[in-house]
Amino acid sequence: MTTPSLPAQPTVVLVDDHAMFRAGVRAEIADTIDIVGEAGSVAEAIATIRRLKPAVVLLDVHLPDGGGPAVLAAVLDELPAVRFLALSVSDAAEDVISVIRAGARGYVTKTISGPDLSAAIHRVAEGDVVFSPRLAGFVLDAFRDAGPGPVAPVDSELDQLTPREQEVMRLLARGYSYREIGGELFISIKTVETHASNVLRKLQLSSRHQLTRWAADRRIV
Amino acid sequence: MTTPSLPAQPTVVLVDDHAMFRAGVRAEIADTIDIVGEAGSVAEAIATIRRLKPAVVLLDVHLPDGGGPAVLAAVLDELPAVRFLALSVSDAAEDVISVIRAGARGYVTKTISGPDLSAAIHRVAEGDVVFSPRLAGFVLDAFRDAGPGPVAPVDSELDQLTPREQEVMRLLARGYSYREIGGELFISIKTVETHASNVLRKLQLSSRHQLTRWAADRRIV
DNA sequence: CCCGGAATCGGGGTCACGCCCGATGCTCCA
DNA sequence: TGGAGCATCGGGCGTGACCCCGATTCCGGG
Repeated sequence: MTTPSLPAQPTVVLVDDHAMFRAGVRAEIADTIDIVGEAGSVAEAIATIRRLKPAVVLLDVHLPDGGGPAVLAAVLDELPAVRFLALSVSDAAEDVISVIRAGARGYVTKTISGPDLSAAIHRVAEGDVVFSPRLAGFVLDAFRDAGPGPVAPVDSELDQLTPREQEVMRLLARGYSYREIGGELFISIKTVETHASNVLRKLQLSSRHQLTRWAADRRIV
Repeated sequence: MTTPSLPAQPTVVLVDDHAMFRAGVRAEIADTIDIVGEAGSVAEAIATIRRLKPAVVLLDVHLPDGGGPAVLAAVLDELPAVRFLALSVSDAAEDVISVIRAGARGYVTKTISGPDLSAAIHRVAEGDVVFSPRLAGFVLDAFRDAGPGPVAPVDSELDQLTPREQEVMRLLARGYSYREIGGELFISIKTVETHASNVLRKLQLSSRHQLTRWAADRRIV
């Protein structure tokens, strides 16, 4: 489906909110990559990609107004031929997973050298999936956990809780006292106690602090 | 005390762990700034600054092995003529405060434009203090809280705690109960209570959860 | 129509938490 | 020889957290 077949210089749009970083990337890879456009925000990126239809988008994960995933969500279905390579300072598992799930074809950190980045862009343009060695483990783990995956995102644990219990759970995890939660939800302390007790029992936890960690691990807070 | 008096191009050493970002900065400001050296790590930065004695050091706040403050701590007393301008992606108050307390003469975010950065470097070289407008509030607040402040640099907050109190603090922040801490440190619950009470009072906190957040913000846990 | 789940409260209790006193022994230093 | 700082304990007290019991109301379904 890719229009040409020559391994020539792929066209690239560069998305990063720091103009100075874009200048650095341009200086490093311009000799082997054809940078046809740049963008510094989510809206600008979407418009630029639609207009230029590049072979590859170099996409910063952390952007105002939704970050890289927001760009991907807006453009991916519309332009399936465009490949996205995430480029981020972060090597945190959640950043990697979020942008890969959103549809990126690769993820490299900004510590990468110019030649390596050029090579990665060429590979993504040709259909390969590219990851920094350090990140391979994250990706494998994530997809192993997600299983061969039906569509089920499964919050089987969260679904055990009634709506009201989930509400109380979130406030508990943030460290609110029973009194504060009662004030927030316009119910009495005793009701909060009941919900809290149910939450802890259903989640097989025994203290508020364990709940905090539980919620943090699942990014509920 | 500054050696020359000409407002010529100040000599600058550029410290950032991303070579690509350094390349971008260089491309943007090389016409009005004399970049005499670069470094990508704390150790390299210290050596380079000692060797080149630049007028200004452009210093990334987030570096492996201690970050910008570690560089400042090592070089500031030794080379008081060198001015440091912090350059960071972060506009978090704690980052600003930590590096300013460590001795930086200014703080700008990486969203700054090339010409603005050039101007900021010139101003710092001439002895001015430079802050991005958004950060002025943080700095003013911090120095208002800290009072007219003597020379006191350092982690004034952590240093208020005795060694034993710091030990207890870390366990408290992790959610250990007083009984568990006592078991861990081979002391009685009452002693743990004393230390815990001292910790909370010295840090001006009132609950274990606030301490958890306090420690998390400072990456102590 | 009655049964069960959900949500709302209450009384009672145990224990941890945080704070207020006090006391002892130790080391370091003027 | 003091005194200051640190670490170690104790009693007591008020409050919150968490659990056990029970109770009521509402609503939807067999």
